[in-house]
Amino acid sequence: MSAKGNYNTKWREEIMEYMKQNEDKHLTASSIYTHFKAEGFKIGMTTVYRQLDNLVSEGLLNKYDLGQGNSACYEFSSHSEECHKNECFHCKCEICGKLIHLHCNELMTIREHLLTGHAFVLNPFRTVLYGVCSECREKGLG
Amino acid sequence: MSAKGNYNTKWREEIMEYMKQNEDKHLTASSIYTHFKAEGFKIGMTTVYRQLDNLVSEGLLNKYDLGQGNSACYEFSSHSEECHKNECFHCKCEICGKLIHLHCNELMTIREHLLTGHAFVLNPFRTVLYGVCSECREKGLG
DNA sequence: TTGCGTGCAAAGGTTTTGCATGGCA
DNA sequence: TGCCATGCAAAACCTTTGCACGCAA
Repeated sequence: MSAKGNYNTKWREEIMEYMKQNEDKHLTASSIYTHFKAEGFKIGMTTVYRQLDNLVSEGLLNKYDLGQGNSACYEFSSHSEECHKNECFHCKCEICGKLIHLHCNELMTIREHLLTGHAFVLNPFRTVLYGVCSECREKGLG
Repeated sequence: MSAKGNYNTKWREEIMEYMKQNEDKHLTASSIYTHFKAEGFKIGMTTVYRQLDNLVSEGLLNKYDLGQGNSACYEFSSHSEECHKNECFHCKCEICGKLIHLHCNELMTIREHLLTGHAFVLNPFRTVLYGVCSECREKGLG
């Protein structure tokens, strides 16, 4: 039993529910907070961050760090749990924000190479490959 | 002629010189600021940020955004041309925060594979491979 | 002279922490 | 009951902005 996030509290449920309703969408802590406030709920920003962190730790949500000046994004994906176990990779399009889940053996060799060649244990759950997807490139946006 | 960064001012020269002395190293604005202060120079944080931004805009430095909680890193590289051709990767240790700069052919095949196999144009400036470095792993921290 | 460069202070935005209270098990 | 969860306020952190003065061209 881990010491955190094991209580089935109201906010754990509410936030998870809201994330599921927004499957595959990327929501910021702030937007989640605003949503509940707009619904008339009494919730603190702190709680949003702490619950999101818990859920990310448990592999129920994915977190994407978008760099300074931008809020981090959180996402529920039906792939989330799967990804947590299967060690898949994620590509995120910098233009349209689309998240691409890759279950590709060829990419899995990256992990092995980083380990054997560079003694680096990759964390595929946190690592996001940023770039431009084919659709945006065809539109000339990339 | 661009309107910014075209004056050959003291700090433009000093900062560029310092970056060249630290070729291929990843320095934060804060560490650069601290360096000059330690040398007894009178410089403002603002100036560091503004000059770094200028130099990045001109392509003389590379900037790496490592996400919230981490300062952005700036780097001078004589093979910045190489980097601009997307031929380098960055690994960041989640434990000690160390940034590792990789120029490894085997990793370059990832880029190729993402492009040909997934029609995804990787942006290595933004992409950071997270994990645990060998030193932290040996310490049992990972 | 013109207008960017500089430094200080203050603001901006995101995320974390301290602390007392509330709630789950 | 024991311990985590919550909410508020405040802090921490990185970065940007406003403003007056300084300096390059």
